[in-house]
Amino acid sequence: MTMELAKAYDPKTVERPLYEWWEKSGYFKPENQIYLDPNEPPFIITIPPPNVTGTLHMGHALTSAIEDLMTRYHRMKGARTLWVPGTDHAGIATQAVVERELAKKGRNRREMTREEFLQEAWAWKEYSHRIINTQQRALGISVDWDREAFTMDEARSLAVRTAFKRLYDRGLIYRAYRMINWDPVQQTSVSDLEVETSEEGEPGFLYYVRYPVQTNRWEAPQHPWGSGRWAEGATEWITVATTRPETILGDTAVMVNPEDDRYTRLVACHAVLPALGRVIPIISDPVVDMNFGTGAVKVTPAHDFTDYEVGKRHHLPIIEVMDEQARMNDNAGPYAGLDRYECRKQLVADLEREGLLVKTEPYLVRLGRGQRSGAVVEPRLSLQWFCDMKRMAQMAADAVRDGRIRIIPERFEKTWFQWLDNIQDWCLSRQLWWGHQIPVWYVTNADALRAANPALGAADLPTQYCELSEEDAYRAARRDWGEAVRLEQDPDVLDTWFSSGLWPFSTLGWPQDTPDMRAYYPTTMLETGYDILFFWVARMVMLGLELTGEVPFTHVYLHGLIRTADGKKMSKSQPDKIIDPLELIDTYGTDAVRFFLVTAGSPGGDIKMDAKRVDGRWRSERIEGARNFANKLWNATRFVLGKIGENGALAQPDSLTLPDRWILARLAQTIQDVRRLMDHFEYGEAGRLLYDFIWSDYCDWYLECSKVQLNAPVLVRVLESALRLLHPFMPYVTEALWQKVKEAACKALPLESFRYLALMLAPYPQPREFDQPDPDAVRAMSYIQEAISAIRSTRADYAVPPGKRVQALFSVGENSSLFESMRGYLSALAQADATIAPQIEPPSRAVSLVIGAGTVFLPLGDLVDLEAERRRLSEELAATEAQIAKVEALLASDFSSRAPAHIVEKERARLHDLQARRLGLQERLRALS
RNA sequence: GGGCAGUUAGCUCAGCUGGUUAGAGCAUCCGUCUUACACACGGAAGGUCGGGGGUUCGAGUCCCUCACUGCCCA
Repeated sequence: MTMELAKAYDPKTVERPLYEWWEKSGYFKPENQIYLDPNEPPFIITIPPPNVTGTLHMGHALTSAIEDLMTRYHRMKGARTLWVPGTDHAGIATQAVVERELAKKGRNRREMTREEFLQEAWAWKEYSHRIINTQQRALGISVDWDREAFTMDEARSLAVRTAFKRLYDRGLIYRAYRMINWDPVQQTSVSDLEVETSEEGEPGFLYYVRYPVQTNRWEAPQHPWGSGRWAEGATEWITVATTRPETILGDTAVMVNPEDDRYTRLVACHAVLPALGRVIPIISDPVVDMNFGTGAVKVTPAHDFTDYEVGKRHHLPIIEVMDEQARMNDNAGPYAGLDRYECRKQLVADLEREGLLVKTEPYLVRLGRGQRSGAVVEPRLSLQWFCDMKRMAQMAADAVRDGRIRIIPERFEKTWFQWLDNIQDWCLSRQLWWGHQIPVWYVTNADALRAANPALGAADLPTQYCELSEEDAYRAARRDWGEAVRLEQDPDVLDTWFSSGLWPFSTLGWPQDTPDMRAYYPTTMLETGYDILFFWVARMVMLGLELTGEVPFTHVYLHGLIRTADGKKMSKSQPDKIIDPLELIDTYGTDAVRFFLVTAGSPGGDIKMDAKRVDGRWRSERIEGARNFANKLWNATRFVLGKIGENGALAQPDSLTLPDRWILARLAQTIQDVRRLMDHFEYGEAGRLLYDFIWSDYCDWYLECSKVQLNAPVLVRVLESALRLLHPFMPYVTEALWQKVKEAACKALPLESFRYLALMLAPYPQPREFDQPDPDAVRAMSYIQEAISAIRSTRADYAVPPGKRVQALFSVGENSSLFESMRGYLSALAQADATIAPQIEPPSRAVSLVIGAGTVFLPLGDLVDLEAERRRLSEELAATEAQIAKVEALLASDFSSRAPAHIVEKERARLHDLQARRLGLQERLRALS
């Protein structure tokens, strides 16, 4: 006898032991799959490695739910299936977290050595990694843990150095002095993608400042800055508008549009820069927007991207006025040493005193902020490593264009091309400590060596070596420079996305020629949020094509973002609005959370969490619904188990009953639909379909029918199939229940799938496991359902007490035998004692239910208000006649000739039904009047 | 400025290649502890699918346009 199941499903007692069993048994490993279908191509997927910055959030839970769904589905379909897990060192983000942790203890990275800091960072990594692993296991992901990777472990480090070197040797990586985005808080370069500009701008001011123009009468200030008389005597002025007055100190020109008549006479004159007295030219260039401000703008080549380009075009001097912390440097004259905003304040005050501030007006300033630090980013000139992306971008675009990579949903292709077609070189170097140190070594004693050896001096020897290791670098350098050469490695690290860009192949062992690389590359699926399409997906494709010569994966599935109840992006939201998936799992169970996440929306669509805090806990009505579904399944199984006899005996009638045939047909249809939807990546739709099948068809109807006439083999088979169908969506509860069902029923019912030790290894249901679609059964059953529903509805309308039986006279013509065979069901499900005949003379006081071509009379005696009954029937008749008129008009129109035959046929049949219905209603009304 | 989504019942969202009777969950209302489930059961009410125009025998579904919301890129 099977063990008793608890009255309600309690995920806590089920989940952890199951996961441990799966994992310990090696069921997540591709090598251990038993059921394999030679026609199924392998399914390989690498996890988007979570950052070791802390813990997982709802976005990760969504990722896990979808990827595990895909993985389990393909595994059950018999595809060789590998899902590789891992984590990402997340350079800048993790370093920021570690620095924040240090600050709590009153420590600062700058007082530590690099080694000491790295030790702290590794400790943090271990801590975070452990939490993440626990969370992932709780989520139930079926990854092969033996293949777990970390972007900074040894194998991945080798991959990074190798990739860098190959690109370097191909001339795609170079070092240059360029204007880049600089985060003055983290004091590192950041890439374009890591700068976020607020759409509407941030409140600030537009400052109108006038610069005196040199004339014959006034050439230079006669009084010191700050005296209030600095510009005394000047007669000509040019007024510029700026949101960043502190950069005035770095101006090397004033610029107007050549078409601008207001300034024509001033072009080629010189202005005198406030505060510093520097004489700067007034130039003209068509880039100037005549409608902005005064039409005259200042040019600061050292601190602005467009001004830098202007400066190059016009050969202007480049004067930096800020240091790496965005403090004013010595070039800022009297303002040297001030923070940029402090400088702004003082300079504006001084401009005002000197009468140079024309006006200030409120202005929304579009500021770029560092994604991680939130600091206002400064355009800054510095020496950085760059990667030339042109060719790779072209290859990546082509791969999607010619279908080697498919992006789902398709609409993201447009974004893909748009970005790749406008690709900029990628700034690879970061002034951080946590990350992959750039594998380039510089010769530090070149001058001394040249001095000591004139032969060396004459030769044009390299002073930098890109190699896989320091030994290699020394070996190469010594060949050129001799034994005395001294090398120093570039202190910078690589952008973290450089290592994640290698992920699909570095995890399989690249650059080594490993068995995994041979067996599993290219991978099948890359599943992630659409917000990192450029950051990550595009870079993997580019680097994959460049380094391995193949696309790294053939499919990209992009899911939406998790949003808070007010529609904000959860990852960017207030900490108190961020939901810990483990807390929800604790409340509702993993299956519920996962089912919710997968069925909540449509592919690529965002998911708004309906979660509210109640008594300090997150509550979600929608997850509650999914939890209820798991419980429904649990209890349905309890019912089924109760119908299995002591020795696994399965009671059954001599032949299939109508409900049996119906549920088998519905199951076959559901299997077909679910598989089709899953194969088209419509996971939400597939999940909802299963929900309806299990809850409505199986539980509400078939189980109830089983109480009338039991067919235990069918009851068990349909449940067993439903569990297999649902397993990728709700792995825990389905596995737990399947084990019970198998244990109880396997002796009497030797199902093929029962040969497998675990549900997760069993074959996904095939339509051919069941009889062909049985349209007659479906039609007959829905007729019966309609009759039962109509009777129930009438009972409720007339407030017949639920326990009280009613008489029901079925005047159903040729369907008499059908109803006769269903007498028992009518009795149980409608609480009705049926009298069935082809033609029945209705009693005087009865409610008439016209169903299809038949009529059901409920002689409710005094309960029946004949007047109301007449009214109801008249209304129904009117509605029916209106529909008939519509269909008749339709059939009389071009529709008949132009619409496909089967559609026309459908309408004809419908008209036929409506006419029968009209006849029934008319007869009843006549009888009543 | 360019691009992409969204606008469907009170709320949250489905609705695949156009087929005429638009679905679900929650909430609401009525009734039930019916021997698997009150995390439940039975029943009811509720929308003409943002506005306008067009294509079509037929449009929530395709096209154009407008409005609003959100996102991405510059």
